[in-house]
Amino acid sequence: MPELPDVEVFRQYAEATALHKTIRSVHVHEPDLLESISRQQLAQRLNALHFADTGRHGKYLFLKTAKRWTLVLHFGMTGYLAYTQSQAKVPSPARMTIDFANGYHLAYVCQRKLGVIDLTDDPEGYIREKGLGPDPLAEGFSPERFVDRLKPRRGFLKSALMNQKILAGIGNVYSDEILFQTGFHPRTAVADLDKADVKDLFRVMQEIIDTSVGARAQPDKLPPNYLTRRRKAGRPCPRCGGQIERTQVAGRTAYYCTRHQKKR
DNA sequence: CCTATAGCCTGACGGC
DNA sequence: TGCCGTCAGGCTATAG
Repeated sequence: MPELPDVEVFRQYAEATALHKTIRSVHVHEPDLLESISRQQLAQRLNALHFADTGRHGKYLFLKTAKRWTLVLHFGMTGYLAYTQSQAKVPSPARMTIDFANGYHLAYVCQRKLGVIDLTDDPEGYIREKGLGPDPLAEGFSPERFVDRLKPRRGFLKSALMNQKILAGIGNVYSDEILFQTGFHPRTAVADLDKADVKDLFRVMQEIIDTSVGARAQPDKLPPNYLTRRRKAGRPCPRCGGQIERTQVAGRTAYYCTRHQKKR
């Protein structure tokens, strides 16, 4: 599920619920999700601290304590956060629960166990080690930089948009939305784009991300002419009346309009 | 550099 | 109703 807009909503949620509350205990229920730390060490290092700030890069969420450590969360395909008052309301597939001194709990839920839990003392370094590209919402990201990052690419546009090393945060659904709104076929070759095309992609991408975050990443709250709400083969295109079809691109299912989305 | 494939996990869905 | 295959908004490793 979670792509950049979803994780940004999670970040805002954590910001509004889990900051400045003393951590009383940390329980990892599924140690397989821990990337480079034991559950004991994680619990020990976070114990008695509080989260003081949040951050996000692409699909990674950072919960920063006021001291040395930052909790790193990735949500895989099915992850989310739940801040609850009672233990009974913690969703059952929770893979980690953080108990605060105020009696509340922050649960990290990850049904399919495709996410990651880690601790770092250097979030910037963590991002660098992963080889993540720039975040589309970051200050320094510009149309020119996007052009530079796409220039050496030989493959399909959809694959490039989803490649976290080129650009961090776009997944299957939002890559389809960007292509839909810019009118490019998902198998458009990156090499066939000119600068104006990439700048157009940049502008539309920013707008889609802003709109989606504004809609709290809920598909039914997106504008009616978004593909995301009509992501099914055989449906009419909400923009041109053409037809939505599905295809495979680099192993992923892509939905697109056969009438207004064209290759270059 | 690229693509396709398989694998990691679990639950929902449709067809029989 | 129950079983079974397929599919799902992520990512990695491998082979070609």
